[in-house]
Formats: sequence, C-alpha cells, structure tokens
Amino acid sequence: MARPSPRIEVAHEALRQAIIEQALKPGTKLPEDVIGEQFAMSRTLVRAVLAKLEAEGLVDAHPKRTATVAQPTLAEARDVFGVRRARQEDEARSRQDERVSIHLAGEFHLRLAHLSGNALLERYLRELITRCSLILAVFGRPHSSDCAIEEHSALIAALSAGKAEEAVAIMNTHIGAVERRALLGGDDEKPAALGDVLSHYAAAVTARQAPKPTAKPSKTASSK
Amino acid sequence: MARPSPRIEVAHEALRQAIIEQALKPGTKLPEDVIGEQFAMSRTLVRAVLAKLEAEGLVDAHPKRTATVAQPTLAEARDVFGVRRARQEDEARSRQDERVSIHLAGEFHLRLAHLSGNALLERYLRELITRCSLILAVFGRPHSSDCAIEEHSALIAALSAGKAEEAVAIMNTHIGAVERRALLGGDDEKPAALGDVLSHYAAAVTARQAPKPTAKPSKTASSK
DNA sequence: TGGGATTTGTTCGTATGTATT
DNA sequence: GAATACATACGAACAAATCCC
Repeated sequence: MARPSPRIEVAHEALRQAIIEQALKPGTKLPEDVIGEQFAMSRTLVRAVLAKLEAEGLVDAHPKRTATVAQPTLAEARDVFGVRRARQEDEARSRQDERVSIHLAGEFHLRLAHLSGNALLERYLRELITRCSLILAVFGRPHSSDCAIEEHSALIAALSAGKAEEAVAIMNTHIGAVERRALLGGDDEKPAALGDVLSHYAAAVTARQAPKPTAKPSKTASSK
Repeated sequence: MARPSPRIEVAHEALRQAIIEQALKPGTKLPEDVIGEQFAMSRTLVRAVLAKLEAEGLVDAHPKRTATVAQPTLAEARDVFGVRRARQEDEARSRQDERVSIHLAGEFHLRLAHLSGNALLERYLRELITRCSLILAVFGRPHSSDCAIEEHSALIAALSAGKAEEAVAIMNTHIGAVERRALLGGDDEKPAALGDVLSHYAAAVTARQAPKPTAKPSKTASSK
C-alpha cells in the first residue's frame, strides 16, 4: 500500500516482528529517541511508525505518555478470537470447491488468504494473527507454537510449490527468529535494553529484504 | 483504542467523514500545512493523523510527496467487495440463533456488529464500509445510497430501541452530511479549497462529540 | 508527598526532493 | 529541458507534562 519510505518500512516490520515474537513484551516502553537512534531516523519518522503500529493495535499511545507495547485486555482477546474463529469457517467454505475444506490448522490461513489473491483479506488475517500472538503473550502459555505462524505457513507453501531455494531462505529466517528469542535471554523479568532487541531485528529485516547479499550486483543497487 | 489526543481524534474523524462522504475526492492533495491550520495543530500531529488514515487505506502516502486521498485500483475494489461479501454471510450465520438470519441489507451490518459486542469486528466493518464508499466514488455511481450507511444504520437502531431523542440527534447529523455535500457545490471539477471543506467537517465532528449543548449535564460527562 | 530526570509536544531554520511553469 | 515554487524531512532547542525515586 504505497511505499511510505524504505526506512519506515524496515522499522515498522522490525518492531512488529519483535512484538509478535515476544521479544518486546506487552507494557514495554518505546521511547522515540531510542527507536530513532536504532533505525537511524529522526523522531519525525519514528512517530509515523508508531502511529501505524497503534492503528494495528500493537502499541498503546496516550497523549503525552511514552508509547508502550499494547496490553490487550480480556475483552479484546475475546473479540480477536471471535473474529478469527469466524474467518476460519469462512476460509474453509470459500475454498471448499478446491477441495481444501478439511480441518484447517490456523497456520495455513495466511497462506490460504494469499492463494485467494485477495490482498485485503490477507492483511486482515495478518493483523489477526499478530494480535493473537500478543494476546497469548499475556494470557496464554509462555512460548506457544502459535508464535511462528507466519514462518511456518510460508515455509510450507514454498515447499509445496517446489521452490527449494525459497524454502531454505524462509527456514533460515525462521531459525533466526527462534535464535533471537533465545539469545535475548530467558523470559526473566529483565526485558533487556530496548536498543539491543531492536538492533537484532533491524538487521534481520534488512537482511530479508535483500536476501541475496552474495551474487547479483545488478539492479538492486539502483534502489538506493 | 487508547486516546491519542482529543484534537487528533477530531481531525481523524473529520477527515474520514470528509473522505467517505466524497467531499474530498480520490486524488485530492492533503498538505500538512493546510490541515494543521484548519485543526489548529502542528504538523507533527497532522502526520500522526495522516499515518492512521494511511493505515486504514484512506490516503496514499509516498516518501516525499504530498499525501493524497486514496485512489483505489480495480483489484483493490474486487478485494474489498470480496471480503465484504464473506462477512455478510458470516454475520447472517453467527446471528441466526437470534433469528436475524434473513436477508441482511448492507446497511444493518455495522449495527449488527455493534450488537454482537465485538469491538474488533465492528472496526473491521467500519473500515470495509469506508473503503466501499471510496471505491464507489471512483467506479460507482456519483452519489449512491451507500454513502450514508453509518448514519442510516445508527438511525434505525436508535428507532428500534425507542430512543427518540437519540434518533433526532442522529437524523440531524445525517441531514448535516447531505447538506454539506450540497453546500460544497456540485460535483464539478473544482474540488473547492481544502480548507473550506475541512472547516465544515471540523465543526461537524466537534459538535457530534458534544451532542447536548443544552440540557442533560448528567452522567455522560464521566466518560471524558 | 515532593523534586528531579526523562520524554513528549512544538516551533524554527535549513536542506532536499518533488511538481510546475 | 531548465528553473522556479512548493512541500516534506531533518535537527536543534525550548516548554510542558509525566514518571520515578
């Protein structure tokens, strides 16, 4: 949906990843200075990122208070899972003519939405899944298998399509996610410095956007 | 979802209203200066508003170009109506145990979502309806009856609940919307100065947020 | 309960980039 | 195609409010 700015996109994605992977726990403060420093951009752009994350329901922002990672209430949790359940049945039905109407594990939904070719549907699902992660971080088990929904589904899709090369790349980022969760220390009270967390994710996102750092010195250089 | 700031909310709502009522047509430029001037706030906050509107898909924003009212493509239109159709069936089914599973006109959906008590579902529907308006502005008939979905549904709900007083208030804002559309001149090429349009909507939104300037100083004050 | 450190909100000036003539 | 006008991006600095101790 438009290209707001390369760096904005990186920061946005990195923060979202960090949140849904629970490296940044609900309630964690997100000062504009620290974020801007990490992604090498002014507070002006940091605010744009935070505003988007707020619109997605991933961060809470009050008038003159420091933005924090969203802390879903029980009511919101009920709503999210309610919508998700409805969508589940939806997907099963709309795809039944293509014989995929069996029990659909939640992990396949995003990929299904992608196959449907409906970008908006895909976006809604992304948001739903993201919020589910956030909710599980608060009310659910500590490290549920739901965390890596996106990675799993993408991996499976790549495998199904026979794209081995792509599958390897996805697997790498998947491993990276698990690794980061581990590297950042146990789920102790100390949530590690915000800067440390973000530096990991900033690198991960930029690496994903340019997945071929070795060969092909060709056209990607023009993007700068 | 959090209270970002009173004025931000006003500007956000006013701009959205102006867009879905087609007073601001797709492609219209939205300079930060003009908006900030209209709502008496700095460009810093204007950006927060624009970022949210962009997240909702109502404005297009590119790196260093002036933000514009979103210009939906045909593909996006297909997606939006696809999701909307899915949701329609959803709602019909999820409510069938309450005997509302008859033909549901689109105008009742938002109200139904509200009755369901699911805030997230309601938000999604709002967004869907909004984008439908935008799409109709581009591909549909000039002034379709779909424009005032929100107002119609709210009105009907108020009437059903027997809240005459509330119904009158809603009717007034409804009339106001039609009136503004008319006042702002025909659908000629000249889209009128952005400032003029916004000044109308700024007043309308603030008036709605304080709908009882005369009587009843009672409990609604506690919501602030 | 109070005081200080931190952080946001705001404005100005400048630079850079995009549209328009 | 070049030059001008315009709008955004950025950084610094100040004020005000909040948070924490």
